[in-house]
Amino acid sequence: MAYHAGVDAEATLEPALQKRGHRLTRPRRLVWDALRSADRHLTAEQVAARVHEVDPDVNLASVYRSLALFAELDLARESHLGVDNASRWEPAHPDDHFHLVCRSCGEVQHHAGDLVEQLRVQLRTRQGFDADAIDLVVSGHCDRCAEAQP
Amino acid sequence: MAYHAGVDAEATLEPALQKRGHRLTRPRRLVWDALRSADRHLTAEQVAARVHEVDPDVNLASVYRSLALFAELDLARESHLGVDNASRWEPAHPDDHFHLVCRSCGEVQHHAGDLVEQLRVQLRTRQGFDADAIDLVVSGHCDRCAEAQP
DNA sequence: GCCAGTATCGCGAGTCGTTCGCAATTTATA
DNA sequence: TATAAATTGCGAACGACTCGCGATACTGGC
Ligand SMILES: [Mn+2]
Ligand SMILES: [Mn+2]
Ligand SMILES: [Zn+2]
Ligand SMILES: [Zn+2]
Repeated sequence: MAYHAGVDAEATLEPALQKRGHRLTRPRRLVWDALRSADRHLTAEQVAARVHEVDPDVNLASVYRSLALFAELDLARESHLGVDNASRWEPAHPDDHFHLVCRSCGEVQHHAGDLVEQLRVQLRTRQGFDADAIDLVVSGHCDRCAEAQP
Repeated sequence: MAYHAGVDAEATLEPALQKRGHRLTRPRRLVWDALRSADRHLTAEQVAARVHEVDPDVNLASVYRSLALFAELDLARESHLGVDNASRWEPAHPDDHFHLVCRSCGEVQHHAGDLVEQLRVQLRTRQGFDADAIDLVVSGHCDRCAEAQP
C-alpha cells in the first residue's frame, strides 16, 4: 500500500494552514511529506535532503521556515536529542511522550505514558509552577546494548 | 564572611584535576572561582566576563575548554535551558535535580526530589533502558507570574 | 480563467555559540 | 633548574540557523 504523499498533505496540512491564514505552497507541502514519510527524527538538513530528491530547487531557508511554522501550528515537534546541537523534527503526536537516546547504537525510543502528566501535576501542587512545555531527554543504553555490554 | 576564592579552588579543584593527570592552571582556577561564586546559571560568555574582572587576558577559548573539562570530571554541569541556544553552567550538585524556567520573568528554579530516580527505575523495569543522564527542562510560569496573569 | 495584492520564496550574507590548529607559554616533575 | 609535556592565546573556521531583499507564486474576487 503505497504512501500517497500529496493527498495526505492536502488532507491534514492544508486546513491547518488555511485556518490561520497561511498558504499551501510547494516547499511546505514537500517538507510536510518528508516529515510524514520518515520513520525517525530528522534534522532540517535531512529534511532538505529528502525534499531535494523531489525538487532540488527548494531552499534550505524555506525548510527551516516551514518547520518553524509547523511547530507553531502544532503540526510538528522539535527536540534536542543531545547527539549534536542540531534540532530534530517529527510530526506532532497527540500524546505526551519523551525520548530515550541510546549512547551506543544511537537509536531513539519513544516513551509514552502518564509520567509527563504526573510531573505536571506534581509541579503545580508542590511548587505552584504552571508547566507549559516539558522537554525530557534521557540518554543511556537501550535493552539490546545494555545486555551486550553490562 | 567573604568568599575566599583561591583557597576553595585549591581545596576541591586541585585534587580532582590531579587525580586524572590534569594541571591546575590560572585560567582553570579563575573559571572555577567564577562558577562557584555565582548564584545562578552562567553562559560561557558570562563566565568569561567574571573571569576578566580578575584577569582580562584569559581567552574565551580557554573558558570553554575549562568548562568542558569540569563537566568531564563531574565538577560542573551543562544545561540547555531553552532561553537561547547557549549552554548554561553551574557547579555540579550531588543530588539529581532539574530546572523550571519561567517564560515571563526568566527565573530558573531547581526541583530536587525523587522524581528523576523514579523515572530511572521505571525505564529500567518497564523498558530495559539503562538511563545515564536525564535532561529535564520544564518551561512555564512560576508561582509569582502565574497568579499575576492567570 | 485572469488579475491584483500580498504571502512566501530563493538567494547570499550575516549571526551566534562554539571549536580548531598551531606556535608560544606555563606547569609538574626529576 | 632543566626538561618534556600539557595548556594557553590567538585568529580563523565551523555548524546551525536567521535575515533582508527583490523576485515569484498563491489565493480570493471578478
Ligand atoms: Mn519522538
Ligand atoms: Mn541547576
Ligand atoms: Zn542501543
Ligand atoms: Zn516568573
